Amino acid sequence: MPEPRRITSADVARRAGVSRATVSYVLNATPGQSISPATRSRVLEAAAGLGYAPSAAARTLRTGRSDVVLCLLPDWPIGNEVGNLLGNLSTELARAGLTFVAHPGSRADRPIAEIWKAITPAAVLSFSDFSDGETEAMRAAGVALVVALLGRAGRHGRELEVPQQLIGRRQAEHLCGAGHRRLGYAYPDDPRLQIFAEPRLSGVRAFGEPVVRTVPLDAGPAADAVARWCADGVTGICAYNDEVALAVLAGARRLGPGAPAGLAVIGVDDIPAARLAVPPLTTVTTDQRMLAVHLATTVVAAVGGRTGPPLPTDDLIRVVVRESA
Amino acid sequence: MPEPRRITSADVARRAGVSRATVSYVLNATPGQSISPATRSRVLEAAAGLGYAPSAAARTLRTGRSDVVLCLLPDWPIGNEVGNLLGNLSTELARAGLTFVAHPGSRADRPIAEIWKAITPAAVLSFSDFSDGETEAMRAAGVALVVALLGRAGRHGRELEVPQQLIGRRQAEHLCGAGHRRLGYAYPDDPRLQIFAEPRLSGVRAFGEPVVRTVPLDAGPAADAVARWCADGVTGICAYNDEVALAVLAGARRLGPGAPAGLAVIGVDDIPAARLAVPPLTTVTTDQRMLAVHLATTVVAAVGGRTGPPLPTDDLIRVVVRESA
DNA sequence: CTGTTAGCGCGTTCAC
DNA sequence: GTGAACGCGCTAACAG
Repeated sequence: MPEPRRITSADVARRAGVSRATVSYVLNATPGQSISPATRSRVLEAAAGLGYAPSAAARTLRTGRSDVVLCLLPDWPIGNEVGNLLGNLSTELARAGLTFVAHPGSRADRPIAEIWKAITPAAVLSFSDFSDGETEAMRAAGVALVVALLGRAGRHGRELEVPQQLIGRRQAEHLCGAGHRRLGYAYPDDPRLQIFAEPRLSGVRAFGEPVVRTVPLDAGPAADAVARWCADGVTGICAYNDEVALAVLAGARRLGPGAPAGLAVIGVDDIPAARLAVPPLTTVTTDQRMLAVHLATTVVAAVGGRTGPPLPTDDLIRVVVRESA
Repeated sequence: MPEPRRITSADVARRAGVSRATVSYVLNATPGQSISPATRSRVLEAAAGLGYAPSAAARTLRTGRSDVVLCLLPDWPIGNEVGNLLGNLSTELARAGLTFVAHPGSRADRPIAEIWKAITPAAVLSFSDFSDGETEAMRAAGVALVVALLGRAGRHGRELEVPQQLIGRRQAEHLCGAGHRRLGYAYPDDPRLQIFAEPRLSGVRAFGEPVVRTVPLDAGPAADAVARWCADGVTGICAYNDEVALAVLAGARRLGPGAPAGLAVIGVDDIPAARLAVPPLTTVTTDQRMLAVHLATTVVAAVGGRTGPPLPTDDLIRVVVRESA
């Protein structure tokens, strides 16, 4: 088989009877270059005719930056909602000509630098924080945007904080609105989730100090926790997420029909299992689509050297009312 | 700020007092080149001292292939298990010096060619099938391995079929072993899942033709389905996955304590909500770790121009027995 | 053996 | 609108 040579800009130039420089100018619509409409269309035609596609590698080598946006995934289990967010983000970035990819796997496996050096991304997103050294290294390497989706607000002045506090606030607001005075907070068992759990809990605190208890994803231990909450006079539980909420529900059930009659539970995420729970779970959801659009806008702006708009926090988070609260 | 110039192999060469070629030979341990231990260590030292890291872009440009393995995610919602698989895969590939990234988002957003052209991957994995044209284009572009994790077996002779049939088989086996004679199959509502559902269903068929019914993730419609199954004399249900199983359970519950007393239900995936369900859900899980190791081995082999070992199917799929079946 | 020279891969961009 | 150099690593051909 006759090794099917790549089509390069030189081929296009030859076919159009111009120089490679001209091809580049036309195809990139380089500002400050005047190319006659005639030449212009000859080039365009030649490129289309040959099925020319520029080499991403060569372009990256030259410009020092690819059109890939890299997202570093956290090492804790990602669920449906995150998957959803990534999908939307990908779609939005594609609209701007950027290719979105995600890298799963903990930093433990491989130093984070190895990852972005292999990609030469235009921007890097991460769920957890970067160290200052890492941020600096990436910036120096020409990465336009480096943001943590979580982490201390305003750390680098460019955080894209998903307002986790708002989630907790909405939960507590709903429960208090339903007349609950003493709240409990069902904290996740997995320590890796702390980065999400803390801000959510602090949101709940805006409505009074809740009784915090760690609830494993297991009916037995969850029952203990529920029993103690009841003894504390707690009547409403804000759970870290739907799974923890499901555990609380399972725990209450195990206690028998006695105590937990009036126990209200509210989760986060609205996973499919939530509506199928016993009783159907009231929960709080984030509009992943809206969030994705905002993230994409910010990334695109940053890659272009500009600053994005602030996150519109209204309407972003909604309560889905079902029977558990 | 004095633009922090990149460190190149030329810098290393200068510092070590050798040519760039020598640097390359030493750093890549190029076979068939004999470099004296003295020179060798001088180069290594210089490289380390300068913190030299080769430019991935330049290397990709030259060799026509990066060390990135691209995985095209399906457009249907990915859950925890897939996330898990990707994480494990990433870890395993890292061990071989390959960088794993996933691209979410449907092919509708952007032709698949745009994606891999932006990455120049060493290998491409996909959940759904590639068209012959796509496969051919990638091969021609130098992508070493192109596989579909699903799709018609043996299509390109290199499928990495996750044995979905085996999953259905295990489900039916468990139910039949418990004495159930007439089985039902709870088919997912989302048409995008068909690619997974069909092989699973065919696995169930090995134990007799089940009564197939589509079950939406909603208690109401699910109750209808359950009622009709009961009327058919069905006593055991194999569900497409845990979520659908949860819906079946919710449907049965809605029917009241009458009919579904002896209805057995078995899911797939063992999501966290499964053990918290009412009753706790019996389900079938795949050893994602083992699967990841196998996929990684195959990819590494293919990138090296070799062929990987066959998938060990024993022990890969296990039944997690709880109370629902 | 040891190591060097030189040119390629391909798009971008400055100076004429 | 063009020529030429550049970004950076790889490797065939070649000299000591």
